[in-house]
Amino acid sequence: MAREAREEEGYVVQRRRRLLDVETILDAALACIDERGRLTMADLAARLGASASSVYHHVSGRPEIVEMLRERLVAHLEIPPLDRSDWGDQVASWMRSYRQALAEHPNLIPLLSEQTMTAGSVLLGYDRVADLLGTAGFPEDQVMLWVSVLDSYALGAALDLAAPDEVWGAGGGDTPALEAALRAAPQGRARADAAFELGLEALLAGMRSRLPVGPV
Amino acid sequence: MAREAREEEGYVVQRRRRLLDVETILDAALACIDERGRLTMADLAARLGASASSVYHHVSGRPEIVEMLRERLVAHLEIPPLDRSDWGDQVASWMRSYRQALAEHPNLIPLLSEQTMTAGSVLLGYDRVADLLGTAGFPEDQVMLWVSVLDSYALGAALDLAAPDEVWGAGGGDTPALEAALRAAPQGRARADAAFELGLEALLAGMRSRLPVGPV
DNA sequence: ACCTGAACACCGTTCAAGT
DNA sequence: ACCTGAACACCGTTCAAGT
Repeated sequence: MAREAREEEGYVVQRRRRLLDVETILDAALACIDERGRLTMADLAARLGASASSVYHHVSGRPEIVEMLRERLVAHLEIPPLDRSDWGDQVASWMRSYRQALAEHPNLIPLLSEQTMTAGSVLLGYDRVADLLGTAGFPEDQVMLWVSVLDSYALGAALDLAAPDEVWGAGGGDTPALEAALRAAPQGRARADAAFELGLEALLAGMRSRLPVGPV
Repeated sequence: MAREAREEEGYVVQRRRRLLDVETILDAALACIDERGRLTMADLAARLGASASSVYHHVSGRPEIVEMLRERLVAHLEIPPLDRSDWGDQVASWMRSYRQALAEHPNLIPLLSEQTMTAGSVLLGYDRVADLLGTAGFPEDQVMLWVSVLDSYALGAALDLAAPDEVWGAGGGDTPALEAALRAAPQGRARADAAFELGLEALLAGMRSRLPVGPV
């Protein structure tokens, strides 16, 4: 295997198939991150069955791999459809898909937030959001502020996803109200999901109440 | 200098003053981070005028230094005073002081978010917030969710502070609404500050509107 | 064109040896 | 008790040499 026969000028040429390409490198890199929570070139090369130096014939280095993972992650986001439905619903579904994409690879989040998270298709999405907010009636000089607010909330919620479960319980007895609240709430991922939805609704409700004119 | 005279049993003993201690190590580490945006043991040792290995007689290693910087940062936070003023005002001022503390060392934020950010005095603050929210009338099983929401927003806003200015302008012509919004808004740090306040108000307004009974 | 091993500079950390 | 230089294991990256 790992060979292909190619007919050329009447000769049958046995040629070694390329061992590596960018897509398989990215797949293996994501596997490293998902399974071990970090990305080293040695681990990556081992998974690929190649040497670490081989990788450099296809990508410029580790930073570019992380960048490409960001692009790939973010390329699958559904851009808000810009239809005639409620602007808040459209913003909410965009926020959900953004967070959902991050949620599928929580170990990737710390690597992505080494650089800025806001690039590529995320920018396209926020362009639509800016459009929606302007059309909805927000003052021109406020639109960018609301976009920043939504971005902050989405990133913070993503970090919340990547954080371990027990962080809130570390008070050791001197945080009684927090511990009681913790016991009464859903646990782990279910809490992160419920909190995200609750906060998103509150944020959009607060935005709506600040609209100069009422919604159509 | 760097010497002290100590009288002991009638003899005057010239003794070298301890070259290093935890506080000076933390000061130098913060200087590394503020000035270069990263923390290496070599850079740290150079600033201290000592060898890298000396540092290990006072701290267990680099991770503990970062942990101690987190504790020091967060130790200066004003815990909400639990007075009879409006719960929203108290939560808002706590959120502001949290973000303000992070804003003073933006380069520290990525290092802190390698681990979870929520520990120490931050937990104490959220214990007060949980108390406030319960007293304000939020259902017991929602209190922890709102705490998570506030935490997400504070962390996201902190990441927004650490991010460079030009991220939103990278659309290159195919994000016209975003670019128009960007031009109409305040720039840089002023935008981050205005966005944080606007979003915080909206979030608290949305929370208020979800209170089962009206505020006292 | 693609892959490799060896080498390099740079990390954090350890430790035997000094005072 | 505190500090040091040398050494170590482990990073990402480069490059001359192979096919």
